[in-house]
Amino acid sequence: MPELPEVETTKNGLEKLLTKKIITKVEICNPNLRWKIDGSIKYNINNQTIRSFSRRGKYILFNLERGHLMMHLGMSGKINVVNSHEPIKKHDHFLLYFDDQVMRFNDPRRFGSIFYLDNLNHKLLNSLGVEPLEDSFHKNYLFENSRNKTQNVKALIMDSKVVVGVGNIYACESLFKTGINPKTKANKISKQRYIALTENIKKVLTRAIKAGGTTLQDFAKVDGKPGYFSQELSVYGRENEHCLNCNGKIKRILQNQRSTFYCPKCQN
DNA sequence: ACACTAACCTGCAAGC
DNA sequence: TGCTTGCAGGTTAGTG
Repeated sequence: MPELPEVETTKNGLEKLLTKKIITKVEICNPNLRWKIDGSIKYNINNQTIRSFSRRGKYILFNLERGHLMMHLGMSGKINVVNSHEPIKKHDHFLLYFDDQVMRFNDPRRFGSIFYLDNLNHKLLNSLGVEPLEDSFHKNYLFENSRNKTQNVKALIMDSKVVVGVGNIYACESLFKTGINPKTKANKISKQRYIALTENIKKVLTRAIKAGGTTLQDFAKVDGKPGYFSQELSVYGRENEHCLNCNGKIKRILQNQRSTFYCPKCQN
């Protein structure tokens, strides 16, 4: 479900509601996520104040007085903050209690993950590439990092070791905006086109964050309301519909076991 | 070092 | 009304 804009939206919501709050109780309903939640997490975070929130790639970081709580939403994860008396829902796996509120981590497919970290030197974080909205994702970055790559360009921009946060939706959308065919080999694309692609990735992600993310089936912000970027999608999920640019047919193909949506006429 | 696959899960919609 | 199939926002470990 969540790509960078959805994670950013979630993080911003948590920031508003839970900064400076004290964790008074931790409840693990089902520890079996992508990786099993370590039971010692309770001991490590209970009674701690949340100093701040941050994001690295698609990981949300709860920065505590001592250490960090790190969460990934996987494909279907979402976080809700509600009053303590609200009944628990199906797939609520991890609950953090505060004064009068509860934060609930809900994830039907359980591809998400939750860790406690003493410090940020963790292999899952260390292997991440640059942040797409920071200056480190500069105009020549993709060109420089693609010269020896024979994989397709879509796989390149979705590779979190290269650049984080670009998932299936926004990869399709940025390639459409740039007029690049997703099947093109990464090392066959010119510097100029990569400069344009980089700009479009930044633009698409920024727009999506402003819209509160993309709600397809079940993404919701911390307050339970949907994001509105789905109204702005040009190709994703629009197989056989008309291209907004040339009126041709949008095609769906499979690349690396993921659906790719593109316009064969506009993207060459 | 790189490229590609399988695997981890549940839920939903479409087709028969 | 089922049953089966395919697909869904991610990412790692393993293989060649």
